[in-house]
Parts: sequence; structure tokens; C-alpha cells
Amino acid sequence: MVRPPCCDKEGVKKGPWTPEEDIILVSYIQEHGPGNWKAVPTNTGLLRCSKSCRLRWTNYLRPGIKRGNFTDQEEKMIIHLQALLGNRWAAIAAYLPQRTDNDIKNYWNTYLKKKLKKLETSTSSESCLGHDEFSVSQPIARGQWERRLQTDIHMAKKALSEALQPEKSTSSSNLMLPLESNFSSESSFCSTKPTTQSLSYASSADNIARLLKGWMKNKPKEGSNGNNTNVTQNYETSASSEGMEKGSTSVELSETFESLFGYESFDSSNSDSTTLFQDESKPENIGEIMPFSMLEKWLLDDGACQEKVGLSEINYIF
DNA sequence: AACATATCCAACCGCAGGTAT
DNA sequence: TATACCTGCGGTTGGATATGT
Repeated sequence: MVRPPCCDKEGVKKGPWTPEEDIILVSYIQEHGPGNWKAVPTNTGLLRCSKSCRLRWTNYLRPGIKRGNFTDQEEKMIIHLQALLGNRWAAIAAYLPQRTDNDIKNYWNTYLKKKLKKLETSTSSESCLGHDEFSVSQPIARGQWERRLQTDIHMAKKALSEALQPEKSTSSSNLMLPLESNFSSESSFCSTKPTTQSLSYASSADNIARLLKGWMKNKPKEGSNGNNTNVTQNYETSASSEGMEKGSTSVELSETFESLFGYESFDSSNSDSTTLFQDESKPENIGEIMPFSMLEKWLLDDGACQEKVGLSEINYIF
């Protein structure tokens, strides 16, 4: 069938969003909830296509998005998940609920890929083998790759274990940094690199995010479509993250990590368990992508299990 | 200081899958 | 069943900024 292009209409604005447009969009979503994107430009008067509105919301304005400064744990998660899942950024983003697929994709393309390549080059130079990070099918190179992965796995496990101990979780708390603290902390926000544009506009986004705070607390009214249920749950979670900041308990933190790494989190039948994954992403697909318990074990289990499970999975990829 | 080059990342594009009619 | 529409995804682009010469 012939599909009309989405954004080729005249009078449809393209390019960067202005703070004013953001406020209009956020105000509208605040009132009606996300979803039914087709109606958004019409109802708001925004000269944007529905797709652009949805993208702006999901990638930038949506509450609970953590920006900049990927933590070590996040970085390792991305590396491992990319090795397991390939360039399925949405699936990877499902494991990092505070990050958007776009963010992860950008991070991978602009930083991690180069970093891994550099690592691989330095490693390969030792063995006088020329190959990039993805051509590790050669036995010798793969051995080196596996060793590095094992080290990474070990470090990730260690970090996660520490994260599960609230009193020690200062660094790992970044993994679940709540929206407000994220924005309120200039250092955490702009520590990756001082981008003046990002900073200045981040302030706008910050303000918009704060506008949403009241809404998160008051919970948006039940939407007319099915999406809103999940989205509402997501905002509840955001609000609870806010609670974490004001006085997080070990139970909350543990639950958060259970949500992050728990198999039950993906059981759609368990509608009562509100998790960070229950947003617009498709948790039910994750089970299809791979057995999540495998990854769970890989990252969290003891060494023996780690090597058996993790490496067999990695070998499978290669 | 001026220019060239590299880097980053928000946004766009096209395609695919799901759903409604 | 066929068609139209909506939404989500991954790849790519282009403008802004940083860095090097």
C-alpha cells in the first residue's frame, strides 16, 4: 500500500523544539495524557507532525529521563546488552528505564563504539592481530574479548551488589537517580562535558519537568486509550523515585533493583507491581528477545554461574 | 583571532508491525 | 480480506559546540 509521508506537509515545522513548544506539548499531555499523537498537533496548534511530538515527548520531555553522564554500571550494561541483543536499542533501553533508546544509541555510536575499538586495538596490538571489536570470531581474539568481558561482568556485579546495600550506594544511586535530584545536581547533569547549549536548554527542560511534578503527584486522570494505564504507572514510579530522594529506604531501593533485574517485572499479568519498565516500552517483548533470567544470572550470580551462563551466551552471539 | 576539523546529540526519515474499519 | 492509519524502531543527518592548528 502507499503510505503518505508523515512530515512533508507544508506548514509543518521542523528542527529544534523551542521551550514554548515544549510547554505547549507538556501542558497538553498533562491534561490529556500521552497517546493519540495524531490529535496532538491539531489540538495544541503546534506546527509539528504527530511523530515529532511523540518523539519529543518520549526522548526528552517524559518525566524520569536521566540525561548525560552515563554511569559505569550503565555503560557496562549497554556494552553487554549490545553484545547480546545487537543494535536493538529499544530493547536495551528497556533495561535502562531512565535512558531513551536514542540516548543509548547516541552514546554507543559516539563513545562506546570508539572506546571498545580502542580497547580492542590496544589488545590486538599485543597479539599482532588486526581486527575490530566485532570481528572477534577469531579464537585468540575472542579469548581476549571474553576475558575483558569477564572483568566487566565482575565489576558490574560488584557495583550492583554495592548498589543493593543502600548505605554504600552513593555511586550506584546514580543508576536510579530520580528526576529532581538529577536536575538539581548541576555536577551530575553536565559532568560528561560542558555543553552550553545543552545546559541552557536543560534549564528549560528542568522547568518543564518541574511543571510535571504536580501532575505526577496528582496522577493523571485515566486516559481513554490503553496506553495511558502503563504511562500512568510510569509516572507513579517517577513520583516514587522522588520519594527515594527525600528518604529512600533499603526496601525501596531493593524493589527498584528487583524491578530492574527481576523476572516478575516483565510479567504483564502482575498488574499490581509497578515497575520502571511499565512504560511505553514493551516488556513482554523482552522475554522473547532473550530469557531475562539469563541476563539476571549473568550479572548477579556467582562466578561459576557467571562464566557458564554469561560466556555461553556471548559465544552464542559470536 | 580566524579558520578547519572533530564531536555530540536532537531530530528526522523510512520502514515495519499492529490495529481499526 | 484489503486498506488506512497509528505507533515504534533503527539508521542517518545536520546544526551547534568544542578542539586543534
